[in-house]
Amino acid sequence: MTAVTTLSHPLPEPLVELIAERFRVLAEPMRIKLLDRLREGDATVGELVAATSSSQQNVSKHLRVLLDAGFVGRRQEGNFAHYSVADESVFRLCEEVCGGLRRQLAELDAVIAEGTAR
Amino acid sequence: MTAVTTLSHPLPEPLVELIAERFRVLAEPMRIKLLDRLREGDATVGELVAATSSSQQNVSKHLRVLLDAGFVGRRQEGNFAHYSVADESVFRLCEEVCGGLRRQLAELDAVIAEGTAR
DNA sequence: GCAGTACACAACCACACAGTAGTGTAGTTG
DNA sequence: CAACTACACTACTGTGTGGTTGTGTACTGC
Repeated sequence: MTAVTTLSHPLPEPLVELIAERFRVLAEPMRIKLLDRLREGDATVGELVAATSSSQQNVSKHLRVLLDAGFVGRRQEGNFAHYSVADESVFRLCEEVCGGLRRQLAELDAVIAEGTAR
Repeated sequence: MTAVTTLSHPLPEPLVELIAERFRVLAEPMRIKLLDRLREGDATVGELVAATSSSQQNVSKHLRVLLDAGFVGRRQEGNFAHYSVADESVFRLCEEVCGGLRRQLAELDAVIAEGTAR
């Protein structure tokens, strides 16, 4: 498998929608937090509520979105629902984003340095 | 440079916001289309309007969002504003997303195959 | 100067969605 | 069965924003 599959040009409309939809799922701090916690390992809804300091209803709702998007998996065990990361690529996405943020910060830093050095 | 920088746990709140904000910029089909077109090379607003079949005002607005996020750069030349991709990582992000989509499709395919084979 | 072109900004509307409150539903315990 | 726990679903509200319309601004050519 090629590490980077070249995408067609122009991207067909439905694919564009799918891509945007997927980004939209990740465009929410609460959901990033949930994924961040799940990085440590599986967790029940209660544990995720504790980790995010949010309401149970809210956590449950966002978990549903992540589940529908296929980013997480769900396993029922008695009264408890255990959630886990189902698509490790989300972490690569976050790292790539953070890389972009770092690059921007570096550029800003360079500009400031140039501005103050003279 | 390490290919993958391990992120801290848990992610600090401001970083979570920044990550989500960055995903939010990409969570819009129109902006994906604009970036897709810019992949071919620089383009004026007029060219981008033609490529997206949208209004000039709308394209201009979305370009502003992409510019503020640092995904694209702007160069004025007479009456024309030339936009270009400033952060190539967006394409890796899109490819990663597409990879996730493909994986999901494959899983669905497997389920369907199993369901119809018996 | 005047007209025309290329782009950006502001105001508006309509829709989507995050968060909350309340309720429903399994499963467990006594 | 009754009470409790853990979680999901529904309805509602406020906020944010995508798209459109209208206008402003800067540059070009006559």
